[in-house]
Amino acid sequence: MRYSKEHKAETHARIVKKASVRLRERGAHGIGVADLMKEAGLTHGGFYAHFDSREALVVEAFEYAMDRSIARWRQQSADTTPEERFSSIVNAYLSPQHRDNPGHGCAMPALGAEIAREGPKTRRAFAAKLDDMIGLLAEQLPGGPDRARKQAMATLATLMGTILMARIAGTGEMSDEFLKVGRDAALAHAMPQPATRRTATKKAASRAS
Amino acid sequence: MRYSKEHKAETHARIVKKASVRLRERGAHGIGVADLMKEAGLTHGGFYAHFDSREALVVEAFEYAMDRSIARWRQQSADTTPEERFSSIVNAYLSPQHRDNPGHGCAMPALGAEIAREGPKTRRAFAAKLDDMIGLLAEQLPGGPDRARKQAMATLATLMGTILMARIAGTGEMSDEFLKVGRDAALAHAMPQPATRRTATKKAASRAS
DNA sequence: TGTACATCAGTGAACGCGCGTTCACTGATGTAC
DNA sequence: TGTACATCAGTGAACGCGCGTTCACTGATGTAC
Repeated sequence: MRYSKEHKAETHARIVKKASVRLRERGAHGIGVADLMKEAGLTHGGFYAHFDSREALVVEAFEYAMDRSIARWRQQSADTTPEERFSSIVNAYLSPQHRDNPGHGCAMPALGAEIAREGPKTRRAFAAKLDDMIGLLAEQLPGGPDRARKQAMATLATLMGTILMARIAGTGEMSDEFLKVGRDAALAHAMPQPATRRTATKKAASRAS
Repeated sequence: MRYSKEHKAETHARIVKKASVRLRERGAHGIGVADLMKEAGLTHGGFYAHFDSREALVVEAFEYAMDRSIARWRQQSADTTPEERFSSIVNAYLSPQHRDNPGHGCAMPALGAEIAREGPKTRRAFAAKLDDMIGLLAEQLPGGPDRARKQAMATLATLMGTILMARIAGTGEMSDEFLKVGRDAALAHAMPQPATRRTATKKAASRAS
């Protein structure tokens, strides 16, 4: 062999990684085989030594992006005290940095609509990863597992919807406002007692800004 | 002229209408000029008598879809008593019918990510329409205009995020669960008193199902 | 009222570019002897 | 230890299809006289 054993796997991973960034930045139709290989420092002809088709790469890159998002959340949880975990995830998710860097951010708001258009098989694979995210978030929420799961689902929807809206709004005042109200709404989900919700939400919001 | 004065405008409108459905169903890259003209009962060559380019049609169809969504909300408001307006909008938005018919539904969850990738000019046009939606929803919410606006923004993010998640999840149990928790979370935004929020939310949720 | 001409939405063949895919080839390294 | 051969990731030219766009043409109707 021309290259060491790990070489092919490394090249493969490099292509997938680059693709997952471009995918989130430009969508499933925004990446071309030739451009992608060039970015990975290769020529387009070698592509088919790694993937059956362009479509196969897209699916792999989709999955990689999701796995990275989940891994990041886990890491963030491990790096934070239990009390701060939920708010730290929410604040990082609804930060201007995340809004402005879709290429390295969560795959759901960037690619969710395109995933929803895929066939049942692909969609199921993503629903499974979505389920992982729900579980991870539910762990940080008060109440029984059933209530925590429901709150986690509502929070996820709010987080992803907020980032989507904030990106449409751009980077102006309205966009920042979306991030802010999204944070408030999401953090309210973590409050166990409705009676204390109002003040607790305000405290959490001021910590976030 | 071969055709009456209104004829061209009617044809133009028919193409835009068909395109806006296909756009929401398949995304901005999912529609071809030839297919589209065929659906409108024409041949592809005539396309350029109506539009400067494929891109120009896409923008027009985007806008048409947004305008229709807003018009539908207005109509729904007009058809409902003031007390029921908010919940009627939320329940219609987070219904299985809406989830399963993206082609005739809200443009934001279907095309938001693609709009976010457009240039500032296009994005501003959509942000303006988003602002209309916020205003319309805020009218149905309690509290001062500032608080109502913030709640409307949070609600919109939750609605759109929920539909997106529900579509990824497909049509199974998890998808229905998303719609349900999304409704609960959105309806909670309409409750003026935090202290009464819990019971009020439950009442609203049972009304929705 | 009738006739000649102008208009222009729509037709369908053709063009050409981009892009996914194929393929014969390269050349460095691993393996067999 | 050295030599011949096999392997295979990567190269770059070429292919071919789809699709956006162009263009010469049609033919029904409006307008001018």
